[in-house]
Amino acid sequence: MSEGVEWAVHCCVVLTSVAAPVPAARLAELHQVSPTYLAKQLQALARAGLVFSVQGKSGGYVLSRPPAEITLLDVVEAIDGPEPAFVCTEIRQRGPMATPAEYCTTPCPISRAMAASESARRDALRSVTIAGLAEQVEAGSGAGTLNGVAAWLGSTGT
Amino acid sequence: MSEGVEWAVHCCVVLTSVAAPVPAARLAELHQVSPTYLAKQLQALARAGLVFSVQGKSGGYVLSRPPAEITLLDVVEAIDGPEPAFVCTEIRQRGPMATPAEYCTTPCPISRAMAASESARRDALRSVTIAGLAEQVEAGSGAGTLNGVAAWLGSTGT
DNA sequence: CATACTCGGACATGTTTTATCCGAGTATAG
DNA sequence: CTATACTCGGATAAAACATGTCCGAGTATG
Repeated sequence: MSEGVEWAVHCCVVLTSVAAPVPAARLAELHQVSPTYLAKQLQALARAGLVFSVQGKSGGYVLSRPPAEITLLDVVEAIDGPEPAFVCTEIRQRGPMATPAEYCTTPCPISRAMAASESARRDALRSVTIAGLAEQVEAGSGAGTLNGVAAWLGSTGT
Repeated sequence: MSEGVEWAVHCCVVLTSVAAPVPAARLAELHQVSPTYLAKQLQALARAGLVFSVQGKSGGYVLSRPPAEITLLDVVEAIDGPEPAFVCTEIRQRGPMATPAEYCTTPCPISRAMAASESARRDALRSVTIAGLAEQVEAGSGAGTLNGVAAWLGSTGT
Protein backbone atom coordinates (compact mmCIF):
# COMPACT_ATOMS: atom_id res chain seq x y z
CA MET A 1 0.00 0.00 0.00
CA SER A 2 1.17 3.48 -0.80
CA GLU A 3 2.99 5.35 1.93
CA GLY A 4 1.02 8.46 1.01
CA VAL A 5 -2.14 6.88 2.42
CA GLU A 6 -0.88 7.31 5.94
CA TRP A 7 0.01 10.93 5.29
CA ALA A 8 -3.36 11.65 3.71
CA VAL A 9 -5.32 10.14 6.60
CA HIS A 10 -3.34 12.11 9.17
CA CYS A 11 -4.00 15.27 7.17
CA CYS A 12 -7.73 14.59 7.07
CA VAL A 13 -7.80 14.02 10.83
CA VAL A 14 -6.09 17.30 11.66
CA LEU A 15 -8.24 19.13 9.13
CA THR A 16 -11.31 18.18 11.18
CA SER A 17 -10.50 20.90 13.69
CA VAL A 18 -9.81 23.82 11.39
CA ALA A 19 -12.12 26.22 9.60
CA ALA A 20 -9.69 28.23 7.46
CA PRO A 21 -7.80 26.55 4.59
CA VAL A 22 -4.41 25.07 5.44
CA PRO A 23 -1.60 25.12 2.86
CA ALA A 24 0.05 21.84 1.89
CA ALA A 25 3.45 23.16 2.95
CA ARG A 26 2.19 23.76 6.49
CA LEU A 27 0.79 20.23 6.74
CA ALA A 28 4.12 18.88 5.51
CA GLU A 29 5.94 20.87 8.17
CA LEU A 30 3.60 19.54 10.85
CA HIS A 31 4.23 15.95 9.84
CA GLN A 32 7.86 16.36 8.79
CA VAL A 33 7.37 14.90 5.36
CA SER A 34 8.33 15.92 1.83
CA PRO A 35 6.24 19.03 1.02
CA THR A 36 6.08 18.43 -2.72
CA TYR A 37 5.09 14.80 -2.42
CA LEU A 38 2.45 15.51 0.19
CA ALA A 39 1.10 18.12 -2.22
CA LYS A 40 0.60 15.35 -4.73
CA GLN A 41 -1.46 13.30 -2.28
CA LEU A 42 -3.61 16.29 -1.38
CA GLN A 43 -4.22 16.87 -5.07
CA ALA A 44 -5.50 13.31 -5.25
CA LEU A 45 -7.84 13.99 -2.33
CA ALA A 46 -9.09 17.09 -4.13
CA ARG A 47 -9.68 15.14 -7.35
CA ALA A 48 -11.67 12.59 -5.36
CA GLY A 49 -13.78 15.41 -3.92
CA LEU A 50 -12.81 14.79 -0.29
CA VAL A 51 -11.25 18.22 0.16
CA PHE A 52 -11.72 21.59 -1.47
CA SER A 53 -8.66 23.45 -2.63
CA VAL A 54 -8.73 27.22 -2.50
CA GLN A 55 -6.06 29.17 -4.30
CA GLY A 56 -4.61 32.59 -3.68
CA LYS A 57 -2.76 34.22 -0.85
CA SER A 58 -4.50 32.66 2.14
CA GLY A 59 -5.52 29.48 0.38
CA GLY A 60 -5.01 25.82 1.16
CA TYR A 61 -7.12 22.73 1.73
CA VAL A 62 -10.34 22.21 3.68
CA LEU A 63 -12.51 19.14 4.15
CA SER A 64 -15.41 19.23 1.73
CA ARG A 65 -17.83 17.31 3.96
CA PRO A 66 -18.49 16.68 7.65
CA PRO A 67 -15.78 14.32 8.97
CA ALA A 68 -18.46 11.81 9.93
CA GLU A 69 -19.27 11.41 6.25
CA ILE A 70 -15.71 10.67 5.13
CA THR A 71 -14.68 7.06 5.56
CA LEU A 72 -11.24 5.57 5.67
CA LEU A 73 -12.15 3.71 2.48
CA ASP A 74 -12.72 7.04 0.72
CA VAL A 75 -9.22 8.20 1.56
CA VAL A 76 -7.53 4.89 0.73
CA GLU A 77 -9.25 4.71 -2.65
CA ALA A 78 -8.45 8.35 -3.39
CA ILE A 79 -4.73 7.65 -3.02
CA ASP A 80 -4.28 4.01 -4.00
CA GLY A 81 -6.96 4.04 -6.66
CA PRO A 82 -10.35 2.31 -6.68
CA GLU A 83 -9.22 -0.71 -8.71
CA PRO A 84 -9.20 -4.00 -6.78
CA ALA A 85 -5.75 -5.40 -6.03
CA PHE A 86 -6.53 -8.75 -7.64
CA VAL A 87 -7.54 -8.91 -11.28
CA CYS A 88 -8.55 -12.23 -12.80
CA THR A 89 -6.87 -12.83 -16.14
CA GLU A 90 -9.09 -15.80 -16.99
CA ILE A 91 -6.33 -18.34 -16.93
CA ARG A 92 -8.96 -21.07 -17.05
CA GLN A 93 -9.80 -20.10 -20.64
CA ARG A 94 -6.22 -20.42 -21.83
CA GLY A 95 -4.00 -23.33 -22.73
CA PRO A 96 -4.59 -26.85 -24.04
CA MET A 97 -7.04 -27.74 -21.25
CA ALA A 98 -9.01 -24.50 -21.46
CA THR A 99 -12.46 -24.46 -19.90
CA PRO A 100 -15.09 -24.01 -22.65
CA ALA A 101 -16.68 -20.57 -22.71
CA GLU A 102 -20.15 -21.94 -21.90
CA TYR A 103 -18.89 -22.95 -18.44
CA CYS A 104 -17.50 -19.46 -17.81
CA THR A 105 -20.67 -17.47 -17.29
CA THR A 106 -19.77 -16.87 -13.64
CA PRO A 107 -16.38 -15.69 -12.32
CA CYS A 108 -13.96 -18.48 -11.51
CA PRO A 109 -13.86 -19.67 -7.88
CA ILE A 110 -10.48 -18.11 -7.27
CA SER A 111 -11.68 -14.75 -8.52
CA ARG A 112 -14.76 -15.05 -6.29
CA ALA A 113 -12.68 -15.80 -3.21
CA MET A 114 -10.37 -12.88 -3.88
CA ALA A 115 -13.33 -10.58 -4.44
CA ALA A 116 -14.82 -11.70 -1.13
CA SER A 117 -11.61 -10.91 0.73
CA GLU A 118 -11.39 -7.50 -0.91
CA SER A 119 -14.97 -6.86 0.01
CA ALA A 120 -14.26 -7.73 3.64
CA ARG A 121 -11.36 -5.32 3.67
CA ARG A 122 -13.42 -2.57 2.11
CA ASP A 123 -16.24 -3.11 4.60
CA ALA A 124 -13.80 -2.77 7.48
CA LEU A 125 -12.36 0.43 6.04
CA ARG A 126 -15.80 1.82 5.31
CA SER A 127 -16.90 1.34 8.91
CA VAL A 128 -14.29 3.82 10.13
CA THR A 129 -14.84 7.54 9.65
CA ILE A 130 -12.45 10.45 9.95
CA ALA A 131 -14.64 11.79 12.74
CA GLY A 132 -14.27 8.50 14.57
CA LEU A 133 -10.51 8.59 14.22
CA ALA A 134 -10.38 12.16 15.51
CA GLU A 135 -12.44 11.10 18.49
CA GLN A 136 -10.02 8.28 19.27
CA VAL A 137 -7.06 10.62 18.98
CA GLU A 138 -8.63 12.94 21.54
CA ALA A 139 -9.40 10.00 23.80
CA GLY A 140 -5.85 8.68 23.57
CA SER A 141 -3.79 11.88 23.66
CA GLY A 142 -6.00 14.03 25.85
CA ALA A 143 -8.93 16.29 25.04
CA GLY A 144 -7.94 19.46 23.23
CA THR A 145 -5.03 17.89 21.40
CA LEU A 146 -6.51 18.56 17.99
CA ASN A 147 -7.41 22.11 18.91
CA GLY A 148 -3.80 22.68 19.85
CA VAL A 149 -2.68 21.39 16.47
CA ALA A 150 -5.26 23.56 14.78
CA ALA A 151 -3.93 26.60 16.58
CA TRP A 152 -0.41 25.81 15.44
CA LEU A 153 -1.60 25.31 11.86
CA GLY A 154 -3.27 28.71 11.93
CA SER A 155 -0.29 30.51 13.43
CA THR A 156 2.90 31.47 11.59
CA GLY A 157 5.74 30.24 13.81
CA THR A 158 7.30 26.78 13.97
CA MET B 1 -1.18 -7.60 -5.72
CA SER B 2 1.33 -9.65 -7.60
CA GLU B 3 0.18 -11.31 -10.81
CA GLY B 4 2.03 -14.43 -9.75
CA VAL B 5 -0.50 -15.05 -6.98
CA GLU B 6 -3.13 -16.02 -9.53
CA TRP B 7 -0.73 -18.40 -11.25
CA ALA B 8 0.32 -19.98 -7.97
CA VAL B 9 -3.25 -20.60 -6.82
CA HIS B 10 -4.20 -22.19 -10.13
CA CYS B 11 -1.15 -24.43 -9.88
CA CYS B 12 -2.08 -25.53 -6.36
CA VAL B 13 -5.61 -26.36 -7.49
CA VAL B 14 -4.51 -28.58 -10.36
CA LEU B 15 -1.89 -30.19 -8.17
CA THR B 16 -4.68 -31.51 -5.94
CA SER B 17 -5.46 -34.24 -8.46
CA VAL B 18 -1.99 -35.56 -9.18
CA ALA B 19 0.22 -37.95 -7.28
CA ALA B 20 3.46 -37.80 -9.27
CA PRO B 21 5.55 -34.60 -9.32
CA VAL B 22 4.77 -32.11 -12.11
CA PRO B 23 7.59 -30.01 -13.63
CA ALA B 24 7.22 -26.24 -13.62
CA ALA B 25 7.55 -26.14 -17.39
CA ARG B 26 4.53 -28.40 -17.78
CA LEU B 27 2.41 -26.21 -15.50
CA ALA B 28 3.49 -23.18 -17.51
CA GLU B 29 2.44 -24.88 -20.72
CA LEU B 30 -0.94 -25.75 -19.24
CA HIS B 31 -1.60 -22.15 -18.23
CA GLN B 32 0.20 -20.51 -21.14
CA VAL B 33 2.43 -18.37 -18.97
CA SER B 34 6.13 -17.60 -18.87
CA PRO B 35 7.87 -20.84 -17.77
CA THR B 36 10.79 -19.13 -16.10
CA TYR B 37 8.69 -16.68 -14.15
CA LEU B 38 6.26 -19.34 -13.02
CA ALA B 39 9.29 -21.30 -11.82
CA LYS B 40 10.09 -18.36 -9.60
CA GLN B 41 6.64 -18.45 -8.01
CA LEU B 42 6.83 -22.20 -7.44
CA GLN B 43 10.17 -21.71 -5.73
CA ALA B 44 8.45 -19.30 -3.37
CA LEU B 45 5.79 -21.91 -2.63
CA ALA B 46 8.53 -24.42 -1.91
CA ARG B 47 10.32 -21.99 0.42
CA ALA B 48 7.04 -21.48 2.27
CA GLY B 49 6.67 -25.24 2.66
CA LEU B 50 3.42 -25.51 0.69
CA VAL B 51 4.91 -27.78 -1.97
CA PHE B 52 7.77 -30.24 -2.07
CA SER B 53 10.22 -29.97 -4.92
CA VAL B 54 11.81 -33.18 -6.14
CA GLN B 55 14.78 -32.97 -8.44
CA GLY B 56 16.09 -35.37 -11.03
CA LYS B 57 14.75 -36.84 -14.21
CA SER B 58 11.09 -37.32 -13.29
CA GLY B 59 10.99 -34.57 -10.73
CA GLY B 60 8.74 -31.56 -10.25
CA TYR B 61 6.41 -30.16 -7.61
CA VAL B 62 3.86 -31.87 -5.35
CA LEU B 63 1.64 -30.47 -2.62
CA SER B 64 3.22 -31.03 0.75
CA ARG B 65 -0.07 -31.30 2.67
CA PRO B 66 -3.67 -32.34 2.12
CA PRO B 67 -5.40 -29.60 0.04
CA ALA B 68 -7.89 -29.09 2.86
CA GLU B 69 -5.02 -27.88 5.05
CA ILE B 70 -3.72 -25.29 2.59
CA THR B 71 -5.54 -21.99 2.73
CA LEU B 72 -5.68 -19.22 0.18
CA LEU B 73 -3.93 -17.04 2.74
CA ASP B 74 -0.99 -19.44 2.80
CA VAL B 75 -0.52 -19.08 -0.95
CA VAL B 76 -1.00 -15.31 -1.02
CA GLU B 77 1.52 -14.81 1.76
CA ALA B 78 3.98 -17.19 0.15
CA ILE B 79 4.03 -15.05 -3.00
CA ASP B 80 3.31 -11.51 -1.83
CA GLY B 81 5.12 -11.86 1.46
CA PRO B 82 3.71 -12.00 4.99
CA GLU B 83 4.28 -8.32 5.77
CA PRO B 84 1.10 -6.27 6.14
CA ALA B 85 0.45 -3.78 3.35
CA PHE B 86 0.18 -0.85 5.74
CA VAL B 87 3.07 0.02 7.98
CA CYS B 88 2.69 2.79 10.54
CA THR B 89 5.66 5.16 10.52
CA GLU B 90 4.61 6.85 13.78
CA ILE B 91 3.93 10.21 12.20
CA ARG B 92 2.31 11.29 15.45
CA GLN B 93 5.71 11.29 17.17
CA ARG B 94 7.28 13.58 14.60
CA GLY B 95 7.15 17.31 13.97
CA PRO B 96 6.59 20.36 16.16
CA MET B 97 3.29 19.06 17.56
CA ALA B 98 4.56 15.54 18.25
CA THR B 99 2.57 13.42 20.66
CA PRO B 100 4.65 12.75 23.81
CA ALA B 101 5.97 9.21 24.05
CA GLU B 102 4.00 8.45 27.24
CA TYR B 103 0.78 8.72 25.21
CA CYS B 104 2.08 6.28 22.60
CA THR B 105 1.92 3.02 24.49
CA THR B 106 -0.81 1.73 22.17
CA PRO B 107 -0.77 1.88 18.34
CA CYS B 108 -2.29 5.03 16.90
CA PRO B 109 -5.98 4.87 15.88
CA ILE B 110 -5.13 4.92 12.19
CA SER B 111 -2.76 2.01 12.57
CA ARG B 112 -5.41 0.11 14.51
CA ALA B 113 -8.04 0.65 11.85
CA MET B 114 -5.70 -0.46 9.10
CA ALA B 115 -4.72 -3.52 11.09
CA ALA B 116 -8.39 -4.39 11.55
CA SER B 117 -9.03 -4.19 7.81
CA GLU B 118 -6.01 -6.34 7.09
CA SER B 119 -7.20 -8.82 9.64
CA ALA B 120 -10.62 -8.98 7.97
CA ARG B 121 -8.99 -9.65 4.64
CA ARG B 122 -6.74 -12.33 6.08
CA ASP B 123 -9.68 -14.02 7.80
CA ALA B 124 -11.56 -14.15 4.51
CA LEU B 125 -8.56 -15.63 2.73
CA ARG B 126 -7.94 -18.11 5.52
CA SER B 127 -11.50 -19.41 5.32
CA VAL B 128 -10.92 -20.68 1.78
CA THR B 129 -8.91 -23.84 1.22
CA ILE B 130 -7.37 -25.24 -1.93
CA ALA B 131 -9.60 -28.28 -1.49
CA GLY B 132 -12.65 -26.03 -1.39
CA LEU B 133 -11.57 -24.27 -4.56
CA ALA B 134 -11.02 -27.58 -6.33
CA GLU B 135 -14.50 -28.65 -5.27
CA GLN B 136 -16.00 -25.48 -6.73
CA VAL B 137 -14.12 -25.97 -9.98
CA GLU B 138 -15.57 -29.45 -10.31
CA ALA B 139 -19.02 -28.14 -9.50
CA GLY B 140 -18.76 -25.39 -12.08
CA SER B 141 -16.99 -27.09 -14.96
CA GLY B 142 -18.31 -30.62 -14.55
CA ALA B 143 -17.14 -33.53 -12.43
CA GLY B 144 -13.92 -35.09 -13.69
CA THR B 145 -12.50 -31.86 -15.03
CA LEU B 146 -9.52 -31.93 -12.72
CA ASN B 147 -8.86 -35.59 -13.44
CA GLY B 148 -8.72 -34.72 -17.13
CA VAL B 149 -6.17 -32.01 -16.43
CA ALA B 150 -4.19 -34.40 -14.27
CA ALA B 151 -4.13 -36.93 -17.10
CA TRP B 152 -2.82 -34.27 -19.48
CA LEU B 153 -0.16 -33.21 -16.99
CA GLY B 154 1.00 -36.82 -16.67
CA SER B 155 1.12 -37.45 -20.41
CA THR B 156 3.78 -36.16 -22.80
CA GLY B 157 1.83 -34.62 -25.68
CA THR B 158 0.35 -31.12 -25.96
C1' DC C 1 28.96 -44.69 -14.98
C1' DA C 2 27.13 -41.40 -18.35
C1' DT C 3 23.21 -38.80 -19.40
C1' DA C 4 19.19 -36.19 -19.54
C1' DC C 5 16.18 -33.84 -16.97
C1' DT C 6 14.93 -31.23 -12.84
C1' DC C 7 15.23 -27.28 -9.48
C1' DG C 8 17.68 -23.15 -7.49
C1' DG C 9 19.57 -18.78 -7.21
C1' DA C 10 22.00 -14.91 -9.75
C1' DC C 11 21.20 -11.61 -13.66
C1' DA C 12 18.49 -7.87 -16.99
C1' DT C 13 14.15 -5.27 -18.12
C1' DG C 14 9.74 -2.74 -17.58
C1' DT C 15 6.46 -0.47 -14.75
C1' DT C 16 4.76 1.56 -10.56
C1' DT C 17 5.84 4.33 -6.69
C1' DT C 18 8.38 8.18 -4.80
C1' DA C 19 10.17 12.72 -5.08
C1' DT C 20 10.86 17.25 -7.37
C1' DC C 21 10.33 21.35 -10.03
C1' DC C 22 8.32 25.35 -12.44
C1' DG C 23 4.18 27.62 -14.56
C1' DA C 24 -1.16 29.13 -14.00
C1' DG C 25 -4.22 31.39 -11.09
C1' DT C 26 -6.20 34.15 -7.17
C1' DA C 27 -6.95 36.84 -2.92
C1' DT C 28 -4.55 40.41 -0.61
C1' DA C 29 -2.18 44.93 0.10
C1' DG C 30 -0.93 49.25 -1.46
C1' DC D 1 -6.79 49.66 -10.11
C1' DT D 2 -2.32 47.52 -10.07
C1' DA D 3 1.35 44.97 -8.35
C1' DT D 4 2.63 41.40 -5.50
C1' DA D 5 3.09 37.40 -2.87
C1' DC D 6 1.29 33.27 -2.07
C1' DT D 7 -1.39 29.20 -3.41
C1' DC D 8 -2.48 25.00 -6.23
C1' DG D 9 -1.81 22.02 -10.48
C1' DG D 10 0.23 19.27 -13.83
C1' DA D 11 4.51 18.02 -16.27
C1' DT D 12 9.20 16.16 -15.23
C1' DA D 13 13.31 12.97 -13.01
C1' DA D 14 14.99 9.22 -9.71
C1' DA D 15 14.35 5.07 -7.10
C1' DA D 16 12.14 0.81 -5.82
C1' DC D 17 9.66 -3.10 -6.98
C1' DA D 18 7.56 -6.50 -9.87
C1' DT D 19 8.37 -8.92 -14.11
C1' DG D 20 10.94 -11.73 -17.12
C1' DT D 21 15.34 -14.44 -18.31
C1' DC D 22 19.45 -17.10 -17.96
C1' DC D 23 22.92 -20.63 -16.62
C1' DG D 24 24.95 -23.68 -12.97
C1' DA D 25 24.06 -27.51 -9.03
C1' DG D 26 21.99 -31.75 -8.18
C1' DT D 27 19.51 -36.26 -8.85
C1' DA D 28 16.94 -40.27 -10.65
C1' DT D 29 17.17 -42.89 -14.71
C1' DG D 30 19.02 -46.05 -18.29
